[in-house]
Amino acid sequence: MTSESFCGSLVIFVLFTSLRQTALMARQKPSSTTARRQREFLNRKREILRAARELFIKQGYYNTTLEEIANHAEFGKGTLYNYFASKEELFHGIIDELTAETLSIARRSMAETKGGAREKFTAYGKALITHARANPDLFNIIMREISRLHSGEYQFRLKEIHQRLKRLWQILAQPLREEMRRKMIKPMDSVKLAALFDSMLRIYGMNRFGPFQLLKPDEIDNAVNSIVSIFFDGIAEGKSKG
Amino acid sequence: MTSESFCGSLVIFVLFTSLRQTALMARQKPSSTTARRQREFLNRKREILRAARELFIKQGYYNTTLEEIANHAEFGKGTLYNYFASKEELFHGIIDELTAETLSIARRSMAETKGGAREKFTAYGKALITHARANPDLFNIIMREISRLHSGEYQFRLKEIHQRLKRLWQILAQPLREEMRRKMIKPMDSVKLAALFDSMLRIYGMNRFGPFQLLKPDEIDNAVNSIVSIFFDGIAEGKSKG
Amino acid sequence: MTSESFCGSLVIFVLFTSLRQTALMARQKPSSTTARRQREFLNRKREILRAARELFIKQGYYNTTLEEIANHAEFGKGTLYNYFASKEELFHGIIDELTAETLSIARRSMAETKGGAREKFTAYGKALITHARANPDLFNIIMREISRLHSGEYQFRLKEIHQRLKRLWQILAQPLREEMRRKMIKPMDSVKLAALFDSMLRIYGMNRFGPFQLLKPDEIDNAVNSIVSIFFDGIAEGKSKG
Amino acid sequence: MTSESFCGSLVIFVLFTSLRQTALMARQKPSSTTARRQREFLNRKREILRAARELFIKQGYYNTTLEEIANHAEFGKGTLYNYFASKEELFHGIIDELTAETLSIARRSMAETKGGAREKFTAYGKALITHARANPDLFNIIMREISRLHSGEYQFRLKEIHQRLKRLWQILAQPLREEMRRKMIKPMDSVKLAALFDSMLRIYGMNRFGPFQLLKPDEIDNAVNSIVSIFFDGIAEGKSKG
DNA sequence: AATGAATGAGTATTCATTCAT
DNA sequence: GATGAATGAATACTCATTCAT
Repeated sequence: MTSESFCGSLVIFVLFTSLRQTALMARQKPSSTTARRQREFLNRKREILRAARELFIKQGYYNTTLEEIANHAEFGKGTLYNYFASKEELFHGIIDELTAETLSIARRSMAETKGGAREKFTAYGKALITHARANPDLFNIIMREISRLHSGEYQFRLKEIHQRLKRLWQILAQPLREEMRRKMIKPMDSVKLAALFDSMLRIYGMNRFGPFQLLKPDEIDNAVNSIVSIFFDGIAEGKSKG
Repeated sequence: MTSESFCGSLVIFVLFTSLRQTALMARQKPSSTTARRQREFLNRKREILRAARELFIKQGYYNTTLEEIANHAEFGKGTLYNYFASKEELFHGIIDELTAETLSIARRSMAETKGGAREKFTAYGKALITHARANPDLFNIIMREISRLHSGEYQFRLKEIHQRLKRLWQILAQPLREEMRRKMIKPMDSVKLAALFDSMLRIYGMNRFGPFQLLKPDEIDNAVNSIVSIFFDGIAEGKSKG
Repeated sequence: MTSESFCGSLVIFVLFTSLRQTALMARQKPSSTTARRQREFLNRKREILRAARELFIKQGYYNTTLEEIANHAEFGKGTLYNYFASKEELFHGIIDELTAETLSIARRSMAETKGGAREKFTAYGKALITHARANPDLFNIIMREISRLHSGEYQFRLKEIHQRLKRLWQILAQPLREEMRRKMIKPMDSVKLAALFDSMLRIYGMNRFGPFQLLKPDEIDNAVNSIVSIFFDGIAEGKSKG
Repeated sequence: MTSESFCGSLVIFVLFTSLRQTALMARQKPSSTTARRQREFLNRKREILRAARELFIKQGYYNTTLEEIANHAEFGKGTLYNYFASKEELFHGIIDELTAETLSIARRSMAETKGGAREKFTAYGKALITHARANPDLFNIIMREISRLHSGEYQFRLKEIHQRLKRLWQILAQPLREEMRRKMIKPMDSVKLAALFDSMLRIYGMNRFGPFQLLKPDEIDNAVNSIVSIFFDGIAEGKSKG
């Protein structure tokens, strides 16, 4: 896996963010009340995002109408357009949120966990799955809809998301790199390894949290432990690695 | 990973099949020309599936109209309805095809490859990725749209797909079980392990084959080798396991 | 009611017939087997009419597809077009049948009933309602669909039907005219009177035989007696009526 | 006609109403401008009903497209759906209107006409026919389409219409009952008699006002006089009627 | 003559977006 | 800023009719 070939782009998978600078917000004229206004603006925007997120997750992008979102957010339909230029933009707003949350989880797990890569990855895994558990179908919705980005006019967004992904993976990669230096981990492309681990978790979370079942906390522990164990040690019984 | 908790349901991921008994075809009365008719019926059905598949893959389910499919298949719009009761059914027809192909790949890889689980899994991985390479965005489309099945009225289909998945994983699980008996692999739930390996491949294939790049054959080899190596041996350098 | 104004056109109501000369049938080339062929042709045509009639009556013109009719008649869809040029023509064929039946009932009732107009009309009424009872929704369907004839391209048919109606009413009018001559009935336009009586019966039959209930034979008797009584004697308490 | 059997259900014929509570309108939140909004809402609804009515009458339900209605009402196609949930509902809205009009005519005729049943019925007849004259094909359309109500899902509407019919007939029946008490009319079921008279008028109006001719006012008078005369006195030459 | 697969014109309905209030 | 009525482009699906076999 030193080869260039490995998963140069687990592109679509993990996303993170930074709040999109809403051109709309920029319209605000500076004044004495600017601060309050801006706060209110952001609050309402957040309210709309929450409503949309809940519905998109439950029903999917195409099966959710702006009217439903407006009702659920307790705003008028037209009001939404003061905060998002289109349904598409609203969706991207959600992606932004979700990816921001993921990024924050990764940062915290790496920073606050004592021990080596194994421990840090375990912490990250538990936090991620727990987060997914509180947002059932979260991964599903991202997977489901994100591919639409591929289509022509949204290429530019894909690139953007790709950048964010790399930021996440780089955060996860650091402990790996550290241990490679110390010869505790085989020398491989650390970012690609991070991406693979992340994907293993996600695919697990995605399937586990369908409309079916919720994991109990100790099940999460077991599952994450299993994944970490395979990732670091493999499934083979054995002394001699090669 | 002896725990019951692990990926009891990488449900949605790998799908396979058995040809759906088309009620439509069943209408044919037996006669001397039945055989030819049936052949033609199936040919046309395949032609429609091919057209739909290409468009769904390129544009997604919701962004592809029946009219486009009809044109692309060089049939009239109404003709489609002689073969599929609805757009939804047409989509399921594609899923059927795809899953049938996957199942066949798995069977062949397990049966025809000399050596142990490591060799068989390597063969399966290369065949699967190569197949995905010939059907760009193949995994994407499945991932993207399959979630829609979760919604109410298609629950029954989910169950069906789940069954098929288990069939696939059981095929992959056999060599693992064999080597567990021989103490070459740690004792774990073999089916769940098979599911995890399959998912690692798929998520890799899915991200790799966006509209972006095609892997060259040797890149496929390297990538699959990496995944197999991690799956069996882990990333950790080393002698001493647990 | 000597006035010209009265119901010069209960046009649409009662219809009768003469078998439409099917241009299609005329195609038959004379030959030694002509007779048999013609018989078979008519048999099949009748079979189709029966099937269509049952379905039109049950579901209405627009809610019945040619495919349903073909299935019900146990013919292929295309075959229907060998007997009727279009769905519209098929419908007219049914109207033809129905009106022929009505005409025949009228003729028989007038000819075979002993006594005066009152008795003859009573007999006609009972026969008509009984016939409707055996063809539930019969009047409904005619009423429901016949109005479509008004629309432009079918004007010519309306005229035709109008002619047939007049023939029916003239048959019913004869006994009335006879009794007018004998001063037993007030001098009025006998044809218009016949039309009014006919309509009273029909509107009764139409409403009575919805999907709801079937009259028992003695109820038919009572109902027809009531209508005849009002028609001849009115509802007012008089001094000396028959 | 004392018999229970008579026209217990001239069900479908005369319809009247009470304004359907439009769920759509109910959405309006109360506010200072509510009143104006409601007025405008009703005006636009009325406008749509007028347009639909004219087209349904001219072309029938199935031959009129929503697009035609929208154009004729000078609204966008989608706007119609803010007022009626479906084409079907739009049709029912028309029925509601028509039946409301009829009920109002009956009430006024009974209340405002001096004299006995004969005079009141004459007034009702003239008003009804005159109304029909201003709405050519009015009866036709009702007759033509109403039968569709029989089909399954609209049973509940039939019942509703049946109730309204009874209300109309009861209004007409009162003068008859009064005169029965005074021995001026034979003792019969007054509601059923009312229904029969109503039907005689309607069937007359229905046929008279096809796309063919319009009655001049004095022809209406003659026609109604004839019907009233037959209904009360019969056609038979009697000795001494009022 | 009988068939039924192919056809595509025709239509009800949805819904993102606009804009007057 | 907030609203929701108006809009019409877009689309799945139907079905009478044709025509090759």
